[in-house]
Amino acid sequence: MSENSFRNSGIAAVAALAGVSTGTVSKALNGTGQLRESTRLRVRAAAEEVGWLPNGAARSIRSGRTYTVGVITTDSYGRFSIPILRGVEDALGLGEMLCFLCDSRDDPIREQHYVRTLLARQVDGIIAVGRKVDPRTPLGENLPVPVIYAFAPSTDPQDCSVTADERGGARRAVDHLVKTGRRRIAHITGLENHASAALRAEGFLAAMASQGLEPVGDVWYGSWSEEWGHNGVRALLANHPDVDAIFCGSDQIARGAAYELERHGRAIPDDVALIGVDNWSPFTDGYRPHLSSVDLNLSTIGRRAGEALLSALDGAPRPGTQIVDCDLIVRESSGPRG
Amino acid sequence: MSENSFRNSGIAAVAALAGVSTGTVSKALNGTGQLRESTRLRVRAAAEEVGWLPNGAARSIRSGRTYTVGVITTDSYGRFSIPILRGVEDALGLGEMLCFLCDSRDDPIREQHYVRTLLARQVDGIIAVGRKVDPRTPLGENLPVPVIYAFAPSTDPQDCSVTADERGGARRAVDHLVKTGRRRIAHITGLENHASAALRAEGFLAAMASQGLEPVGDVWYGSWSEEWGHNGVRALLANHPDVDAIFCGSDQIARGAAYELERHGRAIPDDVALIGVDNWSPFTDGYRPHLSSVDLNLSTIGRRAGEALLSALDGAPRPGTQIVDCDLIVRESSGPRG
DNA sequence: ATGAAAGCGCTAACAT
DNA sequence: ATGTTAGCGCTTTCAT
Repeated sequence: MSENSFRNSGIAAVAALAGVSTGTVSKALNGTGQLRESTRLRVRAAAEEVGWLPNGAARSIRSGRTYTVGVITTDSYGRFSIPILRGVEDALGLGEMLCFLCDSRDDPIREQHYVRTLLARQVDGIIAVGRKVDPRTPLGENLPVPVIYAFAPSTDPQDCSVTADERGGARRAVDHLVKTGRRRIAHITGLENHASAALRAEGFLAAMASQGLEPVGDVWYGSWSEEWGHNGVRALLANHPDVDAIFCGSDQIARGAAYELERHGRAIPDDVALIGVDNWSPFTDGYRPHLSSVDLNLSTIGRRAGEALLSALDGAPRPGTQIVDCDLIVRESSGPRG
Repeated sequence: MSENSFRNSGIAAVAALAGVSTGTVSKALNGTGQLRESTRLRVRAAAEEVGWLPNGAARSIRSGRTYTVGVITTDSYGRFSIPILRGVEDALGLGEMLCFLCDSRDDPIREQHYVRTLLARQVDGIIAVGRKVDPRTPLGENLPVPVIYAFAPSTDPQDCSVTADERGGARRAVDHLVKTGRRRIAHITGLENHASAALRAEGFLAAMASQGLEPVGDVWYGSWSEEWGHNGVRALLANHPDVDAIFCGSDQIARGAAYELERHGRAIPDDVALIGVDNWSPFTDGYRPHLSSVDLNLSTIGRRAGEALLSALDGAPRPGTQIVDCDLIVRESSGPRG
């Protein structure tokens, strides 16, 4: 099978076999210049036969472009960067461009190291992927290639960032709960010093106010764990037994909350409705009831970041922070009750 | 800050500024040849000043090496490939080599496309990462660069594969349960047609036999979900109320099992001990009791794969399938009782 | 100790 | 329609 035996010979070998010059081979293989169709075919056949593959390095050295983007993540390739990466890859067009993946492990030294390494590899651009929405310091100043910040925006408003609409997600959750007849709504969420928690709480409080409703208790800050879902619900029920809906800061919290509500004999969604955030299926669909959840649309964030990069490479940078809408995925836990 | 203004000028600019030839610059910058120390320093200073960075493409074109490896994953960068990638990156030495990450999405067409693309980019080698231990067909024949299969081994025993010791993991779990005094042990696991489930069941049965114990019920196959943990335990207790330990095929199953045992008034670990697989913290540490779990050591698998690749590049390929040991992480759910 | 020049694989401008 | 050649940025002989 010549199909799979890549000998990687170089354009000269092809030229020799086809009985033409290297220039002709180049034209034939790239569809440039004017060649007799027969020549083109003969050259193509020869290339196939010697198992020729283009040499990316040689091409890059001339064009100055590598069709490669560097992705630096602070997330140890975690739960957030994965869907984002998928989106980036989609935008970059199925293998036309490739991604160098670098895990900075949240270490500024490693990060700088990767920036230099990537620039030395002549990447066409860099995408910095965060694991939270807290703004981050820029990768550097006057970098010779465009940089896009995904999820965690840059602190410099002139940079191009793409991030999630945390406030809007909270609003959607509240509006849905209210529309389905809930009025006594609480918000149990994660660490107070995370921008995600703060923004969601802000959105929650604003949405409640605009609905003319009082939140049930203050915002219940805790941690991002299933365990806090249990403890939060325990505290909540002790003080506000009349609660009829809880907007949770994550699906893990919501899952814990669901189990704890069950222990207290509260039916979901009839007695208490539940909505989480992340739309992370191991937790939303892990058990009954399946959990309603705010999807941050991370893949879309990645795709937009990829598109922004392509646009910048095209000479049309898009400075400023772009905000991607959230979606509310409604499942059993916030169902019916009109 | 010249530190951060990368102008990327090329060796000629450095030469001009330092008042030497390009050859000398090359030697100075690479520490080769014989140069007066003063010259070396002068050149280095000049390079710094013009913000010079090496041009990887130009280097590759000469050396034939790119210090780049292609990683093709079938996992949509999922839960398994992430820790593996981390290990690969560790082995490849903190940014000396970089990884192209390609998501084949389990589509053979996409996979072949990526193979060609990677070869065209002159990668030094390829690592194929799977999301399960089921053997997979090789990437291709006679590829011009070494290929290592991680997690999912190649069906060709001549290829170099690194995979997990699923059987051994099950054995460790059983041995630990027996050593701490449990005798009535059941195995609730995932899909019967997954190699992981089959191998773990095999290991479980073998370990039980060698301990002179009868498994409680047949192996309880189901799905890889928390929900199956609930249903499996329900079925198990209905038929075998005397069970005193359960080895679960995943942490999600174990978490579901834990909740269901609680509903039935069985204390963990006193009445029933529990061990999962994956050591996936959102589930093992999400709530009480923290779950004991078999860690497949995916990072180690990645690291070994990276090392095997380096070894192959060094002219010392390691054909055959290498099996990486599992570790049992003991937590509350399989604690005490002598 | 340093410089000059060839050449890596390829493309494009310029001959023919 | 095809061939010839210069040159991309760098390393490496080979001269000096």
